[in-house]
Amino acid sequence: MENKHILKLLKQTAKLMELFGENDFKIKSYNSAIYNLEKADVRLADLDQSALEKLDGVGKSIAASIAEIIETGSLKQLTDYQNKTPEGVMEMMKLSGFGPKKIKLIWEDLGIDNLTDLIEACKQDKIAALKGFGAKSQDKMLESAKFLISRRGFVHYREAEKIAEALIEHLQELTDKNFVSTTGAVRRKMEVIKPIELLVGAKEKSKIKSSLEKSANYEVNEKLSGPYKLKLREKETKAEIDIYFTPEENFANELYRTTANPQHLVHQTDKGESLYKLLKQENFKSEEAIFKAADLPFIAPELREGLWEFEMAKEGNMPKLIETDDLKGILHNHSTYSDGANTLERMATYCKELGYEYLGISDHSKTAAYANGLQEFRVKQQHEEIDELNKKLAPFKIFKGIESDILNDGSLDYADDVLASFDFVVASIHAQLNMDEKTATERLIKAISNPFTTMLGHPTGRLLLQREAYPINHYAVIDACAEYNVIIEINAHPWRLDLDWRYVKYAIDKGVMISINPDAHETKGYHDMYYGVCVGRKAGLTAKETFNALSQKEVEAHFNKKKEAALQLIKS
DNA sequence: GCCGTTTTCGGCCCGACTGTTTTCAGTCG
Repeated sequence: MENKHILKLLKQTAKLMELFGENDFKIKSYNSAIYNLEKADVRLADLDQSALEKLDGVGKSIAASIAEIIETGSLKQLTDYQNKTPEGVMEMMKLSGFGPKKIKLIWEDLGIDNLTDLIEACKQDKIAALKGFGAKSQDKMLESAKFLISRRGFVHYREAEKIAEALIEHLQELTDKNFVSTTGAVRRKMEVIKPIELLVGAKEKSKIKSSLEKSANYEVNEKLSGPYKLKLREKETKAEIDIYFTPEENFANELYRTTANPQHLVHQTDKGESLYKLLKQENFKSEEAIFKAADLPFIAPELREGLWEFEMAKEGNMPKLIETDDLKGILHNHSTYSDGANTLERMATYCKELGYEYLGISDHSKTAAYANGLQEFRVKQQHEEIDELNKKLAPFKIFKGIESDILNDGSLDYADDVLASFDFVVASIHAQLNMDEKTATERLIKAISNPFTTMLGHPTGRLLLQREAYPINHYAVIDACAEYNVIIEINAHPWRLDLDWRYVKYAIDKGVMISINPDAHETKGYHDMYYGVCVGRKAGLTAKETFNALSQKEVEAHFNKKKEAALQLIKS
């Protein structure tokens, strides 16, 4: 069992303890144990009770809880809390800007236990009247509640892909393997998904239906299901799933039709008819045959949005889309120096084991106190360790980086001589996220214009399905990156995927390099780069435009050139 | 609940921000 799962249950427990008004210090000790365990470079499942008790912040009671989770996969204390909490209240706990204490008050004083009633209460000014609330809180709560309702049933791509893969495996046991596929948004690798769509040959329809009805993992929605469609819900994540059935001779046509964004299908072929109409004329054997009939090159599923794929096809140079194998190094990563879970050495050796040529370590900078950001003397210590490791691991190389906080006024949080000691600087915003578009854009552009800024980190700060992006003028920000020779990252964490792929295309057109960065806080995080590759492909990204597809030598040359220019500039 | 000691009891991770207060609690990264 992974640490992540254990910590997830402990976090839920701590949150619910707060909702039920447990002793504040008891809650604090849970949170401090979680805080320490997130940074602990150990595999909890390998430890017994007495070894667990020796960990920082873990005593007898929490050690016993961890042991229980390892043994049974669950925690009775947590289950008891969950049984006492209405589903609607659990949903209310996700309101951004409101923690368990505020939710507790609303639940207890007003008896509100779901988002719909909460919205009604906001409209009737009942929330603003509560102690500790006011008009502003009420407005924020209303907005946040509406946001949550609009995201119901959505899951992140990572979850959608996992659920789809498991379901496909199940279906392939019941019917002809060749007639089972993902389709729709999940096949187009969208960043968030609702519903997860699958296309299946109709031959074993009834067998599939009864098998799914018996399954413990899914609920079949009888009302919304019909002869050509099964509507399900995955129980654990509440993800919505649509399974379409189609006669096998029509499979390729249906796969093509249901995969594409409707905008794609209205495209007129050279014969002056839409792709949609073409599909009605003939049952094709494969998608390749459909493209051939339309006199088009093969267009990868993730590009079928009706945005720019036909323009690419017309120019006769369909891009060879980026693949994970094209990436030669991993930039923007954290270690135990700040808030990462693994040591610098482990991060480096694992990166090397995976076959990469280089690693860029960019721990948090000093302003990020919550993340144990690096004071100047610790920067120096880290650089000494990197020099040692580089001797040991050569020809593999660790680049000295930093994720420098962009302060409110757009400046970075180290003096020039410290900034100059890094090979590269990722500039990111972590605090004061509630800016208007003008302020946020100016703040970013000021940071981009800093001669030491190598790369812009997660440009909008969004957390998909959880926190809206702060508004920015993407075009102005990207133009600034082009002007100041700054790389933009696609932060590949499945909750971020920021820069959004819709703007990656603009960045490419402007000649801005894109770096696919995992923002890894543990070795396992490296594998998230796959999700960055998925969204990069949607924008038509190729290896040529991807910074970390460059070799170690090329990356080094870029870093050096940028730094020399910066030093020249501050001298003059 | 955990920790550390001047060892069985008292204090508890950091700093900023927000919106509510009228000095501070709650939330967040």
